[in-house]
Amino acid sequence: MKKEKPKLSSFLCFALYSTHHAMNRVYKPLLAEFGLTYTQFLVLVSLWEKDNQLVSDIGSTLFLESSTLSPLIKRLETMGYIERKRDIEDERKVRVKLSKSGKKLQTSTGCIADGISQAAGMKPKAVEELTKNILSLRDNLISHTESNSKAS
Amino acid sequence: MKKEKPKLSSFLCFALYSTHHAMNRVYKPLLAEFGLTYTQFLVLVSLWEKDNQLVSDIGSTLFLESSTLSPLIKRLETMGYIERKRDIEDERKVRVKLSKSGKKLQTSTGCIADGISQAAGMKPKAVEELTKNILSLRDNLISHTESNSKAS
DNA sequence: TGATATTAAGTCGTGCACGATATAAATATA
DNA sequence: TATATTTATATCGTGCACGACTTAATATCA
Repeated sequence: MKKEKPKLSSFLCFALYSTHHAMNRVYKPLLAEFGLTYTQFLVLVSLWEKDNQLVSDIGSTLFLESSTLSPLIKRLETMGYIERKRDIEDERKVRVKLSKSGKKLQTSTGCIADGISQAAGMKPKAVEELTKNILSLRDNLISHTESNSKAS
Repeated sequence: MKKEKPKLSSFLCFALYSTHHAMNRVYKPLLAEFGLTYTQFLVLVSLWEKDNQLVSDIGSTLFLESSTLSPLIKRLETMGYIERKRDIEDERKVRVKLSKSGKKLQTSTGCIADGISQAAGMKPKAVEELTKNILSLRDNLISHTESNSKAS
């Protein structure tokens, strides 16, 4: 008798999907001034946190494959924000370092975060709480896919 | 004295970004059995909720442009899940209708939602709460971009 | 009526992110 | 020393999402 009818708007996955897009649409014009995409920006953020990382380090921070990062990092190099250099000890490794202009970019993009949190229209406490909950969901999903791929 | 150093993991936007990807990685193999991408699946979900919609209706539900939907819907038509037909009264409009196999797909994909909620590893109540919070963030972001584009 | 504007969908070209696969170097093994 | 395996990165092909433009139907109004 009871008809199962989960509304699209009640899908957690769709909430994530559409909100991710909405966030991107806020970021896009702000980052466009620096010629950056959102993912490129993330790579820079991770380098601002810790410079001179391997491609694989950045990948594990951002959950991205080298197939995604390699061309992306190359674009950042072309733009002059970073430099790539083979590791001397192990030449398979490529170290990614911020250039001068890449370091300067941190201050010039500093205002972006303010713009975002303004657009989010949430209290800092609520942002913190929501972030925490989303991250815990992510960790669940990841541990699930990992345990599944091992099982197969 | 105080050094501003917002960690990447504390970025709400990065939480969204990476969790969206994690979610996609769970969905992908499940939907691959039916030859569907996640976005194609969303179009079908919206049609299961309400059949015989215009392309623009689907777009406003999913927050997607017709330039994104047109080729996507055409693929769904090629796969035989939906049918496209010009509106009789206004021939500019295209109505999208589920085919028989498209309707059947609703039951066969029914188990996917279970797989997802299992992967999410959260109590229904917590899922509901989190979804609500994410959606309210999305609405804030959207109203912000809209008011901005009006202003310019 | 005819000129113009608006609306709906589609086309085209661009760039991103991804998985699968390849390359190339380092390391292990025989 | 020759071969195989592992590891780090890069390449390739696909689909998504977008903006700019086109086509076609309808609406408005001088």
